Amino acid sequence: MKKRVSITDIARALNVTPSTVSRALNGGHKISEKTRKKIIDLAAELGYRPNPFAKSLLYNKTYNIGLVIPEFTHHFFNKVLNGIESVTYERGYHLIICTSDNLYEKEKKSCQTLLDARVDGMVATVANNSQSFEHYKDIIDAGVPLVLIDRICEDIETNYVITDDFEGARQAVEHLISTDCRKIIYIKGPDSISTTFNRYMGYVEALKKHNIPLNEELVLASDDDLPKKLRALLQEKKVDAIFAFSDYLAYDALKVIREEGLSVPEDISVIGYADEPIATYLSPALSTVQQPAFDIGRIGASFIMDRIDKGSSAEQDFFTEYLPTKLVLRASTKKPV
Amino acid sequence: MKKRVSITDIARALNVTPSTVSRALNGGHKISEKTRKKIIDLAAELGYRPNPFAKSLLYNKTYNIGLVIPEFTHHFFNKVLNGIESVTYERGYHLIICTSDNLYEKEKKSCQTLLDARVDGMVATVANNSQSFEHYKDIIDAGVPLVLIDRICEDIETNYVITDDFEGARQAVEHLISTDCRKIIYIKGPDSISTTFNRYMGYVEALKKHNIPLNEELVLASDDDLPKKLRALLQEKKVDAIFAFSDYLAYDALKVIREEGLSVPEDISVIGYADEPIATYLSPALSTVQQPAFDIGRIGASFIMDRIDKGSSAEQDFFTEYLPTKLVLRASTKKPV
DNA sequence: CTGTTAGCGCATTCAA
DNA sequence: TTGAATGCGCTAACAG
Repeated sequence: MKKRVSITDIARALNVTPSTVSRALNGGHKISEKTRKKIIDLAAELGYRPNPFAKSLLYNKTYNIGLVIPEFTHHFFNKVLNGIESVTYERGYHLIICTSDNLYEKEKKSCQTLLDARVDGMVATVANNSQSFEHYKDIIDAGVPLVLIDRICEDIETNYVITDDFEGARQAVEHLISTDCRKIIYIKGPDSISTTFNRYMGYVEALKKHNIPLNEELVLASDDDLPKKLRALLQEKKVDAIFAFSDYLAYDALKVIREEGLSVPEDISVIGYADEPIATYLSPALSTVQQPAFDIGRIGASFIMDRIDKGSSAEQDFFTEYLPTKLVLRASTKKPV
Repeated sequence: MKKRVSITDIARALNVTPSTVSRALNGGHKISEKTRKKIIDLAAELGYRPNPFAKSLLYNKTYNIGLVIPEFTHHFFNKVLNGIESVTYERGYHLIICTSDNLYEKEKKSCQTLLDARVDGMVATVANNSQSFEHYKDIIDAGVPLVLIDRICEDIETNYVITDDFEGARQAVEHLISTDCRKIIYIKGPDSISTTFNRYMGYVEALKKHNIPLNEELVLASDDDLPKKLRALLQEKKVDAIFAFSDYLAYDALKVIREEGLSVPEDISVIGYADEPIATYLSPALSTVQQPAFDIGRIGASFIMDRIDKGSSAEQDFFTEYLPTKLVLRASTKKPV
């Protein structure tokens, strides 16, 4: 087992002082070529690696970025993570991960943990059912740069990187309309997050634009009653398309449709959301709204590191970056007329 | 923006020395109730949080665990991550993540990064195409506890937590045999990783046990030629079942089978591996070998933390823990006769 | 019971 | 060009 060698070890071995070694290693020019070389060589030979705590202690900087993310069962968040990791890796930052499991208590504790760990910055997605946001305000109060991704939270004034859910939904529904669908169901997501609302607004907007009256009966919650309600609507022939908050909900709808002996897309068109891997593998393959998940992560993390590197520039304008979605058409929707 | 308060700040405010504050805060008993209370109260009021670098510097301990993982596109690794995070969180360790993208260079650099960051321990899965393993040996040499998960690497002597691929494959193939299949294809995974080999051995064993001669023609590599070769075998009626290294490969097979106008499971039975989310969503739903991914992560990380907490106990026996798999039968296989 | 001293590893003064 | 001294925040050993 190799002992870890410090600057002092090198100094002792070479009969110089630690400060000389430090200078040699840090490229300062106030040192003779001869001793510099001696030091560099020995450092390399002994495999010297600076102790990060010592530096952190000195500079109050860790090169750690904290990440609080709800879960990893949705592929979406994996791609976000991927995007984050790709840039933190490049720029020499480390990524410390906490998952909130969409639980308020765990989210709160994760924020505290990351704060205690003195991360230089944080990337987070607020949990589904968090109602209080003091823990995020603590982060901002502590002067730690924070960027929230995917979901907007009105109560937290900071930077956001999100996808344009409104536009994504609007385009999806408009596409359904362009294929002659008029009786379009929207299956909602969890009530507490902004994406649910924004996609709903996109749905409403598309209908409005084409003078289709909004029928609240066609807006379904994604609870246990969903199959029953959906079945009823199908039987009453009140439906010719379904726009779902997620690909998984779209699948649930697909199942009911199949059980009712109806065909997709001939009788009912279906569009999901997120382009999860399952969308490709379903039969029929699911049309869906693709989100730039990787970019969300990449941009969010880059932003944080920029802000860290340049030092939080006094009066900061908080902005929200909207990333465009892309409608991916597969076999669950009809071709436009 | 709140200033971070140190032990010295508290000491000054209360006209005591930093050591007294330290003692009060750390529950030492050599202190009067009165000053203790004074200190604790002020610390709470000011929101004092110990500086972790100072402690790390002192104790050479970070409470950081490093994770090197190939990728997150397979759900398997997400569940592993989930398992790891669930226990590190509980025990107050932080998780620093690096992905190798299955690239040797990136894997190597990630190991170095984690070593430089002075993590207390490491969990890793070796990349697909790493041929040299010095970077892992460096970790062991540095005295950092290391556990490798999912894949065995003969060249690295350390602890392993893996699933019993041999048994998983054997059971799957035996099940196919029990449903009267005899001409069973095995679609291989990447050549360089242990799981590919072990599943192959399980396949071989199952055939042997039932006196079915091994036909090398039925062992296919998962390269670009796969569809073509598979198609040929199907057309020659040389196949009645397929056991695939992954659910994704099983899907590829399913597609070819469908294109050939054959039915699953009537004409051909198919079993995948890993129980990825898509398995449930395919039509027909895919029978597969479920791996205890969450447990792999949980057990691997727990082991590392145990070893850290108790201090690496001198002469360590390196063991390999095999976790059992579970055959999940869905609609892509026939019922046993 | 509390204060003093010292040191973890490093970089940055200020002196020589 | 190099050395000595100092301090980042904390704790442990030793005095008192």
